[in-house]
Amino acid sequence: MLLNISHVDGVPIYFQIAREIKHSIAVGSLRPGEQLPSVREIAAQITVNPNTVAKAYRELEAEGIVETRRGTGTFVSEQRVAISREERAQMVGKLIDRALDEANHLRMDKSELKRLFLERIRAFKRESEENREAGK
Amino acid sequence: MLLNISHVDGVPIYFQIAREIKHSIAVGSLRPGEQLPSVREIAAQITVNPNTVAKAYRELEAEGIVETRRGTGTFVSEQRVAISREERAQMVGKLIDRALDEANHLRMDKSELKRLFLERIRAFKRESEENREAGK
Amino acid sequence: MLLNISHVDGVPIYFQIAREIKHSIAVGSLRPGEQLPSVREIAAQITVNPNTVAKAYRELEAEGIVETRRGTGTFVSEQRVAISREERAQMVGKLIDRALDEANHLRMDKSELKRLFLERIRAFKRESEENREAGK
Amino acid sequence: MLLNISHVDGVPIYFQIAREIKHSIAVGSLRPGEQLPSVREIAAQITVNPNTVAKAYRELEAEGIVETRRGTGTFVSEQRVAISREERAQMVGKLIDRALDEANHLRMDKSELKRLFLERIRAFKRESEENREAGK
DNA sequence: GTGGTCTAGACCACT
DNA sequence: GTGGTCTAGACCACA
Repeated sequence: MLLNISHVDGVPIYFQIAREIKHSIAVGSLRPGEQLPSVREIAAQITVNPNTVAKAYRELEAEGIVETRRGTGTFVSEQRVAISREERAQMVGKLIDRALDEANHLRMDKSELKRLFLERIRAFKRESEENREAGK
Repeated sequence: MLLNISHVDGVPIYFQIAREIKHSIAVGSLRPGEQLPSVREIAAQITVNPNTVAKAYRELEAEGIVETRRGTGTFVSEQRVAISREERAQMVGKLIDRALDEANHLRMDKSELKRLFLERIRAFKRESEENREAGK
Repeated sequence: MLLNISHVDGVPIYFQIAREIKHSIAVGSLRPGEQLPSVREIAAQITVNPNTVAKAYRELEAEGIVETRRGTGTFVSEQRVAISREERAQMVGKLIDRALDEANHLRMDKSELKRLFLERIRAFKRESEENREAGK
Repeated sequence: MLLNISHVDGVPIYFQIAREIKHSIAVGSLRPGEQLPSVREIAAQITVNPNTVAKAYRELEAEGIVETRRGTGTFVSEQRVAISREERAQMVGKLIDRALDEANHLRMDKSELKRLFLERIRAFKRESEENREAGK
């Protein structure tokens, strides 16, 4: 688990931690059932207060992404909440729209946008496969 | 100008206002040179503190998206700042990555994701064209 | 808003605060849309750290019972989440079972138990009506 | 003895164990004088640390509900501590109040609540009688 | 004025 | 060892 945290860009640190962990799960470097590093461990690694890390874990737990067992540790949840196809499309669609707005704002044309999209998907897949092969 | 604002979803109101205005510009319902509604007008319409609207305008001005002319009002900038192709790809790519993470998190498969992406592009174009035809 | 907090009984203070506020809402002394006292106000009243009160508010927000608006305050939610009749019966049933276990454990017979149950319902109603009459 | 334990709902495991055992006694599936399963047996059955089970037994012993005889095992106490009628009413009343708050919060009306209460009493009695007949 | 974030550090509960 | 609670206090963002 390598976390990429910026202390100066305005995005709350606890939020960045949560986002990085979600990404690790999405990409398969953290698997369902697997134990997360302890709060203190991460706090030491990225030199923030343990409370800040704990807050990130609390958020992830509230979203059902991890489960914490007092005295034992924090684990990636086995089950993911079921969600309807429509809701799913709506949530992802909102994020896509945000990218489209930005692309348009920056005068990126349609073909460049499509190329970028396919490239990012490929990068995502590559990352996932590396994790799978590494058995990690 | 219809602004879609939520008072309870945690996203700062000034930020939502700025985002909505950027979207209106991206989609062509606000054109370069056109005057924005006055701070008071918007404040009244969405019942927020005028300071909040003023802050949104300040942000937009700092980004070079609008220009304020003392005693006259606020206008959509004619020119857009040039940005290198790489910077552009990086900024939009980050937003795409966020959508990919969420899609994966929600177990959306690649084909559904692509379909959704193309659909959102089409919706974006449609909205732009309606605004163009309407001469608005 | 009078909060009844014990600093020594092992139940976390933030939890007691949340419980008391839920009770106030249940009983009508806090109405939908109404603003809660500020975090600092409650903190001063019961002499605890503002963070502790903030944590209680965060919990209530996560349960959808209140809504917080940055820079404005915290308000009782207007809408309550819809829940099926069965789920409702299950949740309340669990709490009733807990009372039955305790009653049995303390050798309280069925008639005394029923009397107590009706008495508590009456007390609850009385409290609600007082709040209604007081227009408070 | 079948224990129903959740590792993820925040309620301490030792507490859940103690609660389940109290319920078994209340309902008659564990009788005064009867021997409880050994700490190791339970620990193996629900896969928790034996220390956790031991803590539950310690709690039960402190409440006078079980007795530990060195080298022999743990047994359900023959006698139950006497408690005044008022204390009894207060303890059970508090639990009832909690159920009433929840019922109100979930918009359960008085008649549904009463029906549920009577149903739970009946279920409790049924369980007790089955244990009696089974001579268990 | 409101709530939010973060720190440093103490102490506790649970396994 | 794990995570949870709470404090005192600084500083920030928002309306």
